[in-house]
Amino acid sequence: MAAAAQPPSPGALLAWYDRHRRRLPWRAEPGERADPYRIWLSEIMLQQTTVKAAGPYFLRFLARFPDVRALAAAPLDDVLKLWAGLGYYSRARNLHACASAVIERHAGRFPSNEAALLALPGVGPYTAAAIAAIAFDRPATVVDGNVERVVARLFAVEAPMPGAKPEIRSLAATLAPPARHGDFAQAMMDLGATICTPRKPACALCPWSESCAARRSGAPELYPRKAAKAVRPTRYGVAYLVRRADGAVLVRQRPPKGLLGGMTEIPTGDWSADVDLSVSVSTLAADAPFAAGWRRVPGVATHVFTHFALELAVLVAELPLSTPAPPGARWAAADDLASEALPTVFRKALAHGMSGAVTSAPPAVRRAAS
DNA sequence: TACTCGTGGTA
DNA sequence: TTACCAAGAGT
Repeated sequence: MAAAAQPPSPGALLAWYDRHRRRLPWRAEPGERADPYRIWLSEIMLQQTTVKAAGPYFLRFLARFPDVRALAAAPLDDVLKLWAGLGYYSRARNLHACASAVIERHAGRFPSNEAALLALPGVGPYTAAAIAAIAFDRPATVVDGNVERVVARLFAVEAPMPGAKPEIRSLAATLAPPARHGDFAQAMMDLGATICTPRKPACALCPWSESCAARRSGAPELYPRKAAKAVRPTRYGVAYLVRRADGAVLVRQRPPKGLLGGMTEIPTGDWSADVDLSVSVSTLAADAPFAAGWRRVPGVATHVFTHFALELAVLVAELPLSTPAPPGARWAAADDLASEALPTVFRKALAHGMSGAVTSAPPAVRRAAS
């Protein structure tokens, strides 16, 4: 009969954190007081987003909007432009709405209790707990993907995700220390990000290795258990790239909500599994927003979203300098394209349309997708 | 509850 | 190349 495993001690994790904590742009140094604005801004950016990807955006936002008042006072479009490329654009809209709410409801200071935080736009259970713990050192059960993985392994939770979330959350709550709530939350996430990683966890370096049921099982990477994934369908569409003689490009504003809501777009037709891109240019051009001398750039621009893949044929047309923009559209100057609130999928379509040779006939050889 | 909602990095 | 993955929220 093996000896009973040691229970995981919060102190052991905190001691590990004191030696191995990551230094991040939004994080206070030991002894410093955390800035709730920076913590909030970073937490929104880090939702489903890697530290590496969010870092440059965080620094740009902080330089442009030093505090919540500056952010609230800015036009939404400025926020969307600065967010372009980071994805999940409802975060940017909610970020702006949340800044205004903090000004109006809380006199410009972030609330410290979880319930009030949870009531703010874009702040869900995880983010409310994270801000309460990290920015205000309040006791809160902070459960993100890292914590779920650490806890699922620590206790060898057999129930598959996402159904196991309630069980994992209650197990996580049992680990809480009597103090240093913010450090503990960050320690859990640092452990998950650097030691208890999804693929090859570095159990030899883990302060909780002697307490970990998944490690004892011999295959810690099998936790958390996961249900089978759904297949990702492909949709097809046509992008209509209109270039004026001076290089300006015709763009539109997307509807305020939904996919890429509020962002700038290159005009396209419907995105559907039923669109056939192998038909003639004239057929594809029949659905164009207006008549023009359309030519097709060989190949397609491809992009993968969370729940579907997209292939866009790109038709290009050149119009005289004097051409007015059609209703609902505007000309974006060539020099301004980089700073437009243009999501990556449209930047790809743009690049595809600008790069490839154009033809009025179907391509003889299928080019590699750009 | 289950689906919607981006992007870039990695093995 | 494909598939998975990353400090989730809103509906």
